[in-house]
Amino acid sequence: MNTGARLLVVDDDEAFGQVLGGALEARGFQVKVAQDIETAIEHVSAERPDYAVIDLCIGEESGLLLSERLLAIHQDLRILILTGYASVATAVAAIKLGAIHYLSKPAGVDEILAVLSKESVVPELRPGRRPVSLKRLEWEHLQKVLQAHDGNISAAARAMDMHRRTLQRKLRKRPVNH
Amino acid sequence: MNTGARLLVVDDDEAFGQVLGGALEARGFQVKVAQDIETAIEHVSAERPDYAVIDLCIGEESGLLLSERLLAIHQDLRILILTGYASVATAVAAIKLGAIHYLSKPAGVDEILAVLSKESVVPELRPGRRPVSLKRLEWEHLQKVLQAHDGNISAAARAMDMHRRTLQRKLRKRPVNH
DNA sequence: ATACGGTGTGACAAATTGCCGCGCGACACT
DNA sequence: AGTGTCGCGCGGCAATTTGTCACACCGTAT
Repeated sequence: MNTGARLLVVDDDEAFGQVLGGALEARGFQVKVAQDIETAIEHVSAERPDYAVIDLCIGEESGLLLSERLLAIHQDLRILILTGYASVATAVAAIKLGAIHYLSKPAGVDEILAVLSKESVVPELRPGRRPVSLKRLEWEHLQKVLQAHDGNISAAARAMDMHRRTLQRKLRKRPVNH
Repeated sequence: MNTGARLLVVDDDEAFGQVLGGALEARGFQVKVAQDIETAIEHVSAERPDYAVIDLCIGEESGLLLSERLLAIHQDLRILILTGYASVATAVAAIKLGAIHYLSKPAGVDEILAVLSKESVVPELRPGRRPVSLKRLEWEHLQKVLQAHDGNISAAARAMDMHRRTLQRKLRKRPVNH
């Protein structure tokens, strides 16, 4: 099916990137793995691949920014955001930006493939209605405010009346998935 | 001033809907509040309002389904999804569907207005707003969950995935008003 | 060049938490 | 009465998380 669809994987974690790239290659994609923004942009400019799986575990902001820049270069690039630091706020931002989907780690290769192969999926989702854990709430709020301040950590920290240092530390932690 | 942009609020919780509706009305919107899907659809068909603020969990049905139907009726309806049970998955689905934004409760009227005004059409409606301090957010959530569990501290603590002891200690503290 | 603001880091004391246990009182069941 | 379960409040202590201060690096605007 995907005989030679070209795909770019962007991941700062070498090991993970290679594994993911290899897995996708095994499924018939022509894969290129980039570990930094410059390489990614160059590759998209020169090769204009069909897909891009972007995974910047650290720095949601740079991931979104990268997506934006890539889309500016190549309108039809189908971007899938993959992150270990998922939040509603960044998910919304990513999709509005034009990404075709947003997955939170850990996501298997199968899941990624499912998304890539489908054109546009809007599954029937029933909103779960369990009270959010406190930590989750905090994480989401952090992300929301951060987004509202264009990713400016200092500004967000001031707005929430907390120390920049503390915000930085909180952002480095992974969101709990309950 | 926005001279009567028309807005539909859909929420099955009467109290919340009224409060939100009232607040938005006070900001110059022409508001209609619907508590069920049929009413919402009828209103959109007949009035073709400019905006819709939809609670994701309306009774049994998913707000996503409703959004889809409303958009089918009125292409240009600007939908804002608002939910107390936010999840990345539903957020992604909502935006892909065509909603202009997705907010998780607790979201103040200010936040909603900020989103609406960003979506142009409604010119600058607010000068000052402040992004809730983290501590306050925490306090309010604590109280809400506690209420939901009839003041049962142990149960609330379990629900929020935190230790009872910690909850007790947090509750002993004053309702920080900054 | 210099100043300024944002960001990343290290270090360390102060505060908060996670987690243990104990005793009390309220109910429900046998 | 005896026994179990559950929720509540408190003490204590180690582990973690803050609040702060300090310093360095980078762009950008002056």
